[in-house]
Amino acid sequence: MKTDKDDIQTCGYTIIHEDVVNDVREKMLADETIISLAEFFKVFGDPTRLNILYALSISEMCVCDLAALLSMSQSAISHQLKVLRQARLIKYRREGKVIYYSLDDDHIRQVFAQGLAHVNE
Amino acid sequence: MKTDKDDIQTCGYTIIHEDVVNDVREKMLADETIISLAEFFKVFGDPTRLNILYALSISEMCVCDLAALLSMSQSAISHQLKVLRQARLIKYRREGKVIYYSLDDDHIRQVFAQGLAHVNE
DNA sequence: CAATCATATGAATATATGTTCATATGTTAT
DNA sequence: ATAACATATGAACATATATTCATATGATTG
Repeated sequence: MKTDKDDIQTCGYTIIHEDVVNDVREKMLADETIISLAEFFKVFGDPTRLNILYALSISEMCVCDLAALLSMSQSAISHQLKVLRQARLIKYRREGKVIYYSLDDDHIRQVFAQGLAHVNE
Repeated sequence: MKTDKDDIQTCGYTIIHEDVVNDVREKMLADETIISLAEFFKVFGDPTRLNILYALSISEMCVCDLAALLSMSQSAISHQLKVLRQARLIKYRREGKVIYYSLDDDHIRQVFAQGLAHVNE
């Protein structure tokens, strides 16, 4: 016959430290928050996007320049710029046919720097 | 006939601002660095791993507790813990059959906090 | 308005990745 | 040793994602 302890098992395994789990459960972040956070970091999790962000942290640039700089197709760059735009990490201004992209705010530089600090340690 | 400017094109499109591109090119990070950085951020780019990291920032926990807390299989948690271990974001200690996981250092909390600040703004 | 240039985008493809399932490993207790 | 438990892991599968290709859009110039 099942005991009370068995009833709180969730994954087919008995919870070993029920008090800890209950305590932590109360403090966990909302699913929505976690998902937003994951999406935010995911944007930084690609070499092409990091290169673009780093380049734009030095100077604003147009799509064609970025493509040349990174030796990639205009289309590939454009697709990634869309991702960065949707994540509100970059902004742009139009000047005739040319569109100049730049970082949305200095906040991005800080995230970048913090990541670099970890990688270089 | 082609001009000199056409020769420096890389992606089939002419570089518009050669001076800017050359300047930025000198300052770009090494490929290796960018790849490490992308891998670092990629680890944060998954809701399950974020939940685990956040839970461990509150208290050390064993695999079974984490599985119960997140209503996920022991296997799924274990696989993700492996990713977090390889990224050196968590450490563990053994006590009999139970293995307790915890954050590797406070640095992780800072990255987490910075991401949260961006998401909540 | 026709041609050209800079950029954007949809579809297709190849690769990466998260979870499940089954099973293995390592530890403890009987 | 054997059983039971906590965790780890390899293979399979389903989904996500980065790039390419072809083409569309929007702006300028002749």
